[in-house]
Amino acid sequence: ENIFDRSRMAPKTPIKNEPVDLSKQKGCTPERNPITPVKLVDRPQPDPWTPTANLKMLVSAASPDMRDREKKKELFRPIENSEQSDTPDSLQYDMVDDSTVDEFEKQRPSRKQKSLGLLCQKFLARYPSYPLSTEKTTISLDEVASILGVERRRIYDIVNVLESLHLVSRVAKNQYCWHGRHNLSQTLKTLQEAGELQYGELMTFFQHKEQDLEYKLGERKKESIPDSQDRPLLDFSEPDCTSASANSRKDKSLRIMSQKFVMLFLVSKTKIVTLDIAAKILIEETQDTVDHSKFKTKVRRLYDIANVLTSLGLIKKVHVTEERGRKPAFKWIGPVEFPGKTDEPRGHSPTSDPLPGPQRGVCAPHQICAAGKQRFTRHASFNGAQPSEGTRRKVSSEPNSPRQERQDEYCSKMINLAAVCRQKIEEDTRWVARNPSITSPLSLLPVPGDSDFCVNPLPQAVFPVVQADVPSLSLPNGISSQALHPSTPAASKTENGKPTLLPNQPFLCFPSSSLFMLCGGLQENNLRETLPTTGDMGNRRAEAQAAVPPAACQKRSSRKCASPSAPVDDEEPAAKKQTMEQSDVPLSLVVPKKLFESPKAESGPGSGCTSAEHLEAFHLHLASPAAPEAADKESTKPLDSQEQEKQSQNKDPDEPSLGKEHISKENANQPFLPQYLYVQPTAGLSSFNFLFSANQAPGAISLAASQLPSLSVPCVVVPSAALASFPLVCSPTITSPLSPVPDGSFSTAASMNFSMSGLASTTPVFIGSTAVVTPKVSPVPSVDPQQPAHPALHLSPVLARSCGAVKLDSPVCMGHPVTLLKLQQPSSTPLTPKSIRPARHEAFFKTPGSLGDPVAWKKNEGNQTRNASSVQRRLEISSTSPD
DNA sequence: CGATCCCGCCACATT
DNA sequence: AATGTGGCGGGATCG
Repeated sequence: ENIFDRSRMAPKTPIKNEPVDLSKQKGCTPERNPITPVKLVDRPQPDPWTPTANLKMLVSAASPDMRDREKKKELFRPIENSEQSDTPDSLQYDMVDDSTVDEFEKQRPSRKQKSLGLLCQKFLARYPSYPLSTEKTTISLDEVASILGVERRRIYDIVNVLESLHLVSRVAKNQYCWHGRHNLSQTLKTLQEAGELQYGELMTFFQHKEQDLEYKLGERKKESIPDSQDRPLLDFSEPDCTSASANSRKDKSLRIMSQKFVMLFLVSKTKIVTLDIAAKILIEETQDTVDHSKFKTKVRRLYDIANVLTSLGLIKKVHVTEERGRKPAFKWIGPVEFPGKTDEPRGHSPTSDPLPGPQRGVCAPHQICAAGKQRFTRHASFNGAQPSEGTRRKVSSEPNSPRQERQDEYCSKMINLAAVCRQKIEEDTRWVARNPSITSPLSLLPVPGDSDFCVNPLPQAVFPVVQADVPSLSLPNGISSQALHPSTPAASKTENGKPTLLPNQPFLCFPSSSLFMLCGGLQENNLRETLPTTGDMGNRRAEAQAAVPPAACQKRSSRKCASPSAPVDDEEPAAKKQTMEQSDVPLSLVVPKKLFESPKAESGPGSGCTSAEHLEAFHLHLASPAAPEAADKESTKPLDSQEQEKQSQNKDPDEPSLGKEHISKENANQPFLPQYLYVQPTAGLSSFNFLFSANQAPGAISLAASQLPSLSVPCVVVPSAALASFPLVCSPTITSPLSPVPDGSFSTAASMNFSMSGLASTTPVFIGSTAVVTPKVSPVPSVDPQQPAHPALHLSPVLARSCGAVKLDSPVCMGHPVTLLKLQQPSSTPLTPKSIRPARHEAFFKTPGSLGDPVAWKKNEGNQTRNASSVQRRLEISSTSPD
């Protein structure tokens, strides 16, 4: 037998493949020669020489029988040709059998033969699916690697995925313990539960989106959410525990990605997950920016994971045909129902707990727990890399970070979803755009990162014009430019309905408006802060959030509350119209009406601004981890009329536990609009332009919003989604500052979401504090036409009023230099320079004259006292710490 | 030409 | 410092 292998192998790939075969050979060679005849017989059976035969060979090799032999022989390893005698023989055989031609084939190992999937099969073949409990099988990476004839690196790829499903666990350096599939169902169940919490809404959203969209979404969310809320929380909490340990560091991707990937399947109704969607959803970080590369990398990893999962028989490759064509996807073919209880079993079963309770000492040693000291992180992160955040509700340990993380994750997810939605929209738009007559919706454009592929084409055409105008925008990187361009064109178009309107700027510009308020769904943010008190709440929140705006998309109705100069007005209408029109479709799909409505009702006061369309907008959960809390709070306030009073006045932070719950619910129902504040230099702030993403500093934002009105500064409210979509945000002002920023998010300008999220997740990004300010454009700051600013429900009525006058459809503010401030996350707070903040805040807030804001202010203060972090965040908003 | 994904450099972690 | 891990993405191969 060995000989066969050898012969095949040798010829094929002298390179590396041999090792395995060779190893056998070595040991056997001498012996084998005699045996040869026998082997000959065998050979024929396997289909000896054809290329496929090779594969078969490999597989067979992997088979149990082979394993044994191999095990014995393993030591030999792959020394090729070690014995010439053998080689010659083998060669001879080969020659004889196949003739030289065959040799070639054989030689060329063909990539498939080396595929990870095949390797994984071989790997799995070595171990029983359901090993006796008594026997513990330990796996030596080195040994396996040599046996299988691959570098260790590859084994890691396999083991990491297997570990994510608890089929194996790491025991020690270079040592893994084989658990088999005994606990697989439990693990899957756990993942499913966790997945519903994390992705349920999203998936639902997606699926529906494509189909029914709105309607279903609404229902779905409702249904799923409620259920999930209670339990999931628990699950999450568990993860947290793990996470805590996991936090340690890198546990990164593969393991987590694998789990998340599986979760997507388990949560998906269709059990089919598209590669690109999975990649987007899994890009936790949000980045966007140029993410094209990031996306590609993510996809590569998914292939790695998919190969292993395929080998496990859990998924299979399929193709999904969509409008644009066929997309690679995978279908879950594993178990769907998990009768067993995760909870109970977990304790016993070592492997079972994907989300091992923090303390489950119970876990079998070999399992995660066993790993214990070694690598908690890995195990811990059942949920995800960041699971830590979730640290159980009750577990206070590291409350902040964990929460944040969670939120971040959540946010990122949302963002991703939003991005995905946008892409679709973009796609739709694109073709529309193709027709010159038709203007593409601004929102769509950008997402360079997301769309990767699609977007590019359009932008160029448009760009030329825009760019010239935009000139100043130096988006940090090509990214910005790219992203912007596409968007800009669209924006310009949208605004005017015709590009011409804003020849210079792609985006709507507000003439001299000093401030723009962009409101997006901030929900998540708020939650977080409050969360600290209750982990549960956090979970719920997360759920709620997730449910809410799976994909934040653009919000059409952007409200401008600004004093925007006349130009604005002109533009606005057109922009609005277009945006509305264009955006509408996509938006409508995504957004559940409920969300919007409720907020409105509450916000009702917000007069014009609030009134309209904001509803439609998706709520991006961009909020950075820190932000989320704040946002939530804010959102809640606006959202819940009931609690609003308390919250609004007191601010959520103060009442985390209770408020949180409410909030979470509220949020779920009411998407927060990410809010962005854009302050023009004129505003009196010394040439500062601020763009605040709601996500980032929800609290701050909220405040700002409320305050703004008081300020009487013209504000533009842009739906978060819109913003996200717009590269504009990065607008010139931003760009400069951004450029420095490492975060890809910015670069991603194309997809605002990402950028936003990225910012949020990371430390607050401060984009050109002073921002360009002098924007030539200043006269006409552009705003994305499309997005209608969400009426910021949050905004005080006054604001609304003030703003009401101005609606910015376009979220993007190209013209002005704007500084973006990223709200730091609570944890991240350190980043922001506090010193600065105060002043700025004061400026912002002070200016305003008034309004009920005072309450908010107070709240803020209170928050500050409570949580420095929260406070900071808020402060940050105003001042943000530059990074 | 896009979809896959092997391969192995290299950074970071652990010993 | 050596060795273990594993992120990452260039670029080759497949379809």
